[in-house]
Amino acid sequence: MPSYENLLEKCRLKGLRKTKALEAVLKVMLKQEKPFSLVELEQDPVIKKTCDRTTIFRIFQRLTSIGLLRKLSFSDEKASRFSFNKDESHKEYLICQSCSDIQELDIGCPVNSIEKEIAETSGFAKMRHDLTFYGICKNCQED
Amino acid sequence: MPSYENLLEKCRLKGLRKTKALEAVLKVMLKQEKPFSLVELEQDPVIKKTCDRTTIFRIFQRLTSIGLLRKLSFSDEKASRFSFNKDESHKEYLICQSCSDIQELDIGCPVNSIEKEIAETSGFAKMRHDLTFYGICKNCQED
DNA sequence: ATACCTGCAAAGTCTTTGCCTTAGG
DNA sequence: CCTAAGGCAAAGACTTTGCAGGTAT
Repeated sequence: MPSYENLLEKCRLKGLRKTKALEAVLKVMLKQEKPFSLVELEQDPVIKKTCDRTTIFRIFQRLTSIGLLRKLSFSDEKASRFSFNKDESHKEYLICQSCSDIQELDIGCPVNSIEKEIAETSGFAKMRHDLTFYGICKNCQED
Repeated sequence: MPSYENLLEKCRLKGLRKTKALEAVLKVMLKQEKPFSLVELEQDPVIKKTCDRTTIFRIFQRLTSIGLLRKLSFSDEKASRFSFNKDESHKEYLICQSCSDIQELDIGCPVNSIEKEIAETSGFAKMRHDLTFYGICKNCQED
């Protein structure tokens, strides 16, 4: 996990100004254990009194465009989620379709070699992929 | 690709009534080469004069709940797409991020064995997964 | 006849923009 | 000072629901 100072430094290098809102958003993002939605951040008390929804939205835009965040969308969730773009490689997630809990998987991505093949066959460039697993977690199976 | 009669028969077996709207939606869905959105179907002239958006929406709901359609969501597209749920296994897609063209991939899914491992490790049941590839297609690379 | 289906209108959710004000460098 | 950033209000896109009237079985 990156440090607050590290994140702020990266923002500064990309020309972002150091504002109350940016500081608050960075701090609260760091507390999140899972990919977070705009509304989730907005509900945090620190954010609540520091900035409004539009500001968070635009900070997400900026952080995504400078490569600090990655935008994610999961099946059957309307709202987008964001997560830190720690290394350039993508992440896999495992989601419970009953309680909506999300965990990041720590598997070496098994799809990279297939991706290379598809790129060659199709002529596509700048390939990337999303791989997400869904199921019912242990807790929810008991109900 | 299923036949119109076959689809209609499946609907009847599940208790759906044979209505003008259902017939039109089935026919127009069969013409689609890619996963389709509600708005795409709505724009088809046959649909346009037969039923309105709400009706299409509810037919999609019914067809999805009886397992005839599958709901898909792709990163950076707001609207959901649907495709025929031909066999029970999922499909992989390759999407151009420039022109938004979608093609279905005909690869044996490479993730099934990993899925089994994840199920065992996590205790998750009813596992499934989505795998989608993104890139820039040949045509769009020339621009 | 009765349950299902349709159409219209309207509300809900999430996202995005315009515009004026504020404040960072 | 100059320009990026913030706040508020409102619009946009997509989805979803309520209800009254129509239709398949």
